[in-house]
Amino acid sequence: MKNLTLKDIAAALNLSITTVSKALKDYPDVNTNTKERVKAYAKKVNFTPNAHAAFLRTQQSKLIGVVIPRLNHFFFSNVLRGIMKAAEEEDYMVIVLSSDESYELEKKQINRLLQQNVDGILLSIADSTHDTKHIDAIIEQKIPLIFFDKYSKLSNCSSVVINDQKAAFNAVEHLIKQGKKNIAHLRGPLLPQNSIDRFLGYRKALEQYGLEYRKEWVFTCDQISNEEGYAYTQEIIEKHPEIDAIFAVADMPAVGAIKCLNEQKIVIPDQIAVMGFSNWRISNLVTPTLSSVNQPGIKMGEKAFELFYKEQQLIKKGESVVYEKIELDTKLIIRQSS
Amino acid sequence: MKNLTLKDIAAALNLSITTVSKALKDYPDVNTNTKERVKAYAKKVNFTPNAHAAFLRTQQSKLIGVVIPRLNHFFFSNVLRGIMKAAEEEDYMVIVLSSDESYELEKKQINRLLQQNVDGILLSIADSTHDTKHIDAIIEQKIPLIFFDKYSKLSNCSSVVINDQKAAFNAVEHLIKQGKKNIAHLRGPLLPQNSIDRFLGYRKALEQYGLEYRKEWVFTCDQISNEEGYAYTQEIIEKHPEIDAIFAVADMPAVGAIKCLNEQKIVIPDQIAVMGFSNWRISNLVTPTLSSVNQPGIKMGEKAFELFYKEQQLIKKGESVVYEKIELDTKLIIRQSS
DNA sequence: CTGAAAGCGCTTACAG
DNA sequence: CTGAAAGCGCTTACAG
Repeated sequence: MKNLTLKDIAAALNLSITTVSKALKDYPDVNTNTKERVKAYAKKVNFTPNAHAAFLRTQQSKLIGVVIPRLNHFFFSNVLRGIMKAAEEEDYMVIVLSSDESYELEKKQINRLLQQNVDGILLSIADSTHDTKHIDAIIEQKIPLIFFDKYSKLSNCSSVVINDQKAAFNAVEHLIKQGKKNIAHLRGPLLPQNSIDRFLGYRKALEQYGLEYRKEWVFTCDQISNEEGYAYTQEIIEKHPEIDAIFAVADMPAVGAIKCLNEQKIVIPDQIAVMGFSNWRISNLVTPTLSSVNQPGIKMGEKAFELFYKEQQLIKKGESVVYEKIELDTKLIIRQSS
Repeated sequence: MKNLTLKDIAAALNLSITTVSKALKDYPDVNTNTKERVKAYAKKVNFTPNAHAAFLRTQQSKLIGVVIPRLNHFFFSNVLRGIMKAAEEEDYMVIVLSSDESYELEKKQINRLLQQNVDGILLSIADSTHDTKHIDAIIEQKIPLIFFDKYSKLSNCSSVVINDQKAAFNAVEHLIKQGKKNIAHLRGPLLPQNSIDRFLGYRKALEQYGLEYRKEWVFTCDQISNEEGYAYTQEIIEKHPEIDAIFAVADMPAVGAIKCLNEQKIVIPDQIAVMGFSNWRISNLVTPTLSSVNQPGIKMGEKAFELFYKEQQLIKKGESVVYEKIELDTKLIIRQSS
């Protein structure tokens, strides 16, 4: 069964292609009867217009591209779900590409999307991305670009993010209010803005509550893995027995920390409290359950799509676009580990 | 900066559109010099052919569609990675859609993909899918369809799967060889084939080793959640103190079981051993670590794309397609819980 | 070796 | 209210 075309329908109903096309799109200048005949027939034969032919005229592909640093990542899966849900409502479909945290791959993927004529690109930049030429190329082509979660301060476009600094501040503040005074930080890599911001939130909380900041209590998890969390916690136990709480840049290192503490029979949270970040499913499954900061991934995805859609509408109408930066609220989830 | 077209290049180089097009595609009947001029210029101005216009002629969109039951799922994320990796090598891009385990949504998503003229569809069917009319519609349109992981026995097409029955058999056999005699099974929902097959593997292992099968030792986890695993384990402890091992249909219920056993101070694996299925990242993070069956998700994705690509090549050449069923090897991962 | 022309399937300005 | 025609940007059979 070949796909039907407007021509086939026109022939079957003894109408012109023009009229069939107009009828299907509810143009006001088509006889109501004709419209109904056409629509009924189209439905009967299950006609769907050829998207590519339509693109050639309308310049709209009804496709957006999403580039994320990692596919296999609870948070980004959630963002993707949000994007796909919002996209579906406007009859958009989503091409998903992963940069694997690589700058080169990110560049390549963006080029592929541009070549496919997607109507917009939603991007969370890779940790290793250090310049923005490839990003500026999108903006030059007047294709809406929306950042989510990890963004570049250098590019002029809309974004939907969380306030990492504030979220980290709140998390550390909670530890302090639990009576903790010597708080270590398992930080993320040095480059990404959100890892920097979480670190800054940590420092700010210490400062505001009159606690001393000590460089040697900060450990860099380049892979943000549980192995790193495990190893650094081992080091903490051996070399820094005064430490009574650990704030991790993400849940994975925090889970590693819990594992190490459990094995060493150190009581959580009484001796050492642990706080994660991102509220992965796993935080609720470890023993003791892990306190964390919830990032609204699904909502972030929905908002990102909505921003894209709004921009596109403005561009279509020829109106000027005002870039927005949406900051979503995070929420402290207190569990047994703190 | 508008996108350039063949026309622009032809004008700039004083050639015809035909020649430019041929030169870029390395047609043999174009002067080598001309070819080089064209290619150099195209590169300079960063020309990329319009994919939609090309489709209208070639009927190839260089797009495939993937429909998975759940996006936020470690195993399917891995499959997706495999698909995307293999697709990238053939310059394909992937439209990802989720059926959310809903039959209706699955139907809808497939229709959307068909409308977008994807070159092929890779599908893992929803638990609630009970008929295959929507699937047959794909096959009728002569678009390659490949099943992965969850398939329908009723449809005639290629698939890449694991042998759930055998994998479950091996897992239970291992428990038996550890000296366990009264093995409970936390099974999945009644409909999906892989949940049935894992149950059958469980029964077969009991049978083969002369252990009695007892209906009341089988518990159905409709959500395949850790909460169900937790609750059923509670029930096992209270009502079936003779049980000395639990084989779960997936890691989530197994993790719930571990949590319950930990809380009740039941020693794992000495008093009760636990075996999961799928080898999620989490199985390595709980205490004790969870034994499980590794499903080669990435490889499954790669194979699924390769099957699609092979079929497409055959169709293009007008040769007849022979459907294949690829069965990938699983691997028993023994950790502390067994 | 080069190029004019048809056609893929749509949309839409225009004529009647 | 209906329809002929142009054109979106390609590819390719055909002519020269």
